[in-house]
Amino acid sequence: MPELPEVETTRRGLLPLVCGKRIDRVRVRTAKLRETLDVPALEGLAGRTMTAVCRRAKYLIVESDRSDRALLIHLGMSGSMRVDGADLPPRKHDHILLGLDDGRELRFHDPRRFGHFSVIDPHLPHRLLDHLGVEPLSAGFDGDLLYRGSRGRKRAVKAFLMDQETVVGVGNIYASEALFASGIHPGTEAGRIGRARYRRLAEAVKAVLQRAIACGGTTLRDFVDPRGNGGYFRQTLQVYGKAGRPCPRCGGRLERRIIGARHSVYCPNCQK
DNA sequence: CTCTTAACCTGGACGC
DNA sequence: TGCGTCCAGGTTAAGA
Repeated sequence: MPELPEVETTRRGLLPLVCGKRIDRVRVRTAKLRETLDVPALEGLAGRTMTAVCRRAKYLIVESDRSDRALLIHLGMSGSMRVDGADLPPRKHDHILLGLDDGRELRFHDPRRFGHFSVIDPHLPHRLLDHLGVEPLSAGFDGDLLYRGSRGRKRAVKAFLMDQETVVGVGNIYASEALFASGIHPGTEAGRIGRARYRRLAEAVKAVLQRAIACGGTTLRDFVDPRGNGGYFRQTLQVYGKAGRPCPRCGGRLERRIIGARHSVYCPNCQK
């Protein structure tokens, strides 16, 4: 599920539910995520009050009243965060429960267990964060950044867009949508695309991410916000998941191909 | 270095 | 109803 708009939706949902709340109890029901959890470190969060919820790329960072201890969370493919009443029994795949001082629980739910959940010092460099590129909704992101970052690159532009090294937050759904909106074929060699087209692509990335955030993200299966609601951007998708159906612009047949190890849907007529 | 591929997991959809 | 197969929003380690 979770690309930037879903992570941002989660961040905004968590903000009023956890800020100022103290963590009273920590319960780890499943320690085996993609990376095994450091249970003692997580239990050490008991007594901390959460002070802020930030986002970097597709990561959430929950800061606490001890400035050297924050939660670093990634939702992987199927993760979500919810705040439920502690009396409500946890569901299958609710792997981590943080009991709050208001009688509720912050729950990390992740059927496929590709997510990440750890305690970090947010002031220190971190191996999961230090290679990340520019935030797409920041002033530092534009077509020139994509143009410069892609010189000499032979890989497909879609793989380049999704690799998190130049720009972050764009995954398979929004890469497909932004490339369609800017008329660029996802398989085009990244280094052979000119400035003008990268400017269009950067504008399309910003627009699609902003519209998706406004809709609360895209729910395909697992994603819900911290109150348990799905996002409704799915209804707005132009090409993702629509192979074989007519192109919304020219009416031709949308094609599907594996590009950069991921399925890509595009219009062979509108995207060159 | 750059790029591609396999692997990590579960569950839902589909075909027989 | 059941079973096998394929597929999925991400990331990274290993190999070419």
